[in-house]
Amino acid sequence: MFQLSEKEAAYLDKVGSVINYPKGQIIFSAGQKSNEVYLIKSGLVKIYRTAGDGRQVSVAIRYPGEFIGLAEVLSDYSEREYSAEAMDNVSVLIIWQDAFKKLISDFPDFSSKLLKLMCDRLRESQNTIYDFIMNPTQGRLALVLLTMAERAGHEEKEGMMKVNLRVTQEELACVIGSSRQTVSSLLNLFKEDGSLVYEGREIVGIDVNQLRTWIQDS
Amino acid sequence: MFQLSEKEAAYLDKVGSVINYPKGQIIFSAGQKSNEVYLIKSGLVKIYRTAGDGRQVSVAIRYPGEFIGLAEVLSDYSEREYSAEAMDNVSVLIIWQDAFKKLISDFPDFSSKLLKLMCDRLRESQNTIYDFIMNPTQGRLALVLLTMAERAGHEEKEGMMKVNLRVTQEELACVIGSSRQTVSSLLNLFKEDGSLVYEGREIVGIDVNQLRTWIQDS
DNA sequence: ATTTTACTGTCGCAAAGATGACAGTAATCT
DNA sequence: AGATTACTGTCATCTTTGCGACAGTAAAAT
Repeated sequence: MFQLSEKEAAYLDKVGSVINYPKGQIIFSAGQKSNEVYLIKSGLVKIYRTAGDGRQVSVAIRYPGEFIGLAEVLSDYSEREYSAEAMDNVSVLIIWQDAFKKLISDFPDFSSKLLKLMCDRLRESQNTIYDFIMNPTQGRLALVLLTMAERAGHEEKEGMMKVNLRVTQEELACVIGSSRQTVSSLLNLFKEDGSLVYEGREIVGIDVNQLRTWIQDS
Repeated sequence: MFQLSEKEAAYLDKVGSVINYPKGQIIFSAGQKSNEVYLIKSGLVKIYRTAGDGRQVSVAIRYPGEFIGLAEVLSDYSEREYSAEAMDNVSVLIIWQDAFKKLISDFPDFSSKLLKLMCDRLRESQNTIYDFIMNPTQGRLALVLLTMAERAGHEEKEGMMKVNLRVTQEELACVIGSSRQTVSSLLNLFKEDGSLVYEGREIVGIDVNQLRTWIQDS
């Protein structure tokens, strides 16, 4: 996927500043002016919007190494469309618009890499739509957990991912468009059949193959 | 939204060739090599994938003036991820990869316009996810019809869009992830309350404000 | 260490919507 | 025009899942 070159990374480190957000802190809110982008150093970030009835709806989760707040800056859209919140203790590099645009113009490759990145995200997003239509709740939940395993974990042995996920059932429900209670039962099913390994309230292990059996088709 | 400059349009007309697809014809299929992009001159194009169980799932509908097959070419993804089918009699301009890439390198503005386009599409796609989570079936159906009114119709009087949509209930069901029967009842509700005006099996009028009352929140 | 808070488990009811069946109707074909 | 095909309307039934309620438990705060 997206990979910064050494020079690009060095430039970003130079012009950006590190900020830490504790779990639950809001990084930016929908409606705010968009003058900066962020590069996630560590932690998970939820991209969401709060509906009129107060319900939160997540449209994506971003992982270490990924940019957030990019779309608005690239398309000169002055206001944030979605909010971003730290799901963990999160460390980001904040880069102001001007510095970021300078990066685009100074590093010719970077711009085309960004274009590819947006294509990838579009594809990813379309796949999410596809999954929403094709999979009932358990499939969607399994898919989200699989993505978390892939992007925030590391393989321990064949098919067994070691992760450290303290994510509430409520949060998962917002991502898959379901209810807290349903997520609760499903997670227990997954736990019973060995797809998930818990330690207290933290998911520490994910058996990729086992979990995949809950997904329809594809 | 996306607007070609006169020079760009002229270039595309020169290097591209017009092809007509009758209703129902497949323009490209998932899994095929992706060596070309298309610019829709007229008609609606469904972007979809056929699931293992034979069910079709649409992730987007593209309208006149929009490109299709773009993401794969821009990100050098060699295979089509989704299929494209003419929902109407469709006329497209086909542009081969090389000519398209030449356009990108020869017209400096074009590339940044494409980047913005992909950002817009990402946003649109994320909004679709949001709508899926927030709205029950009737809301999703209303949203799709509204988009069709906006992009494929023209305003007749205040809030009343004149359209010519011959789209089957089955097709709508694939777009909103519902069943043919449910769409049938909903369309009748919409018709009864004046949101839609039919002529035979063709939707010819859409009352935007009335239809919007079916949508949750936002 | 105790209290408080936040999160989880589970149950029962209600609502939404999927599915199968079949009749009815518009559109198309010959 | 008549026949065929493709699409639509509607109903009865069955699943899924949402929601309220409340008890239980882990984690955090004091």
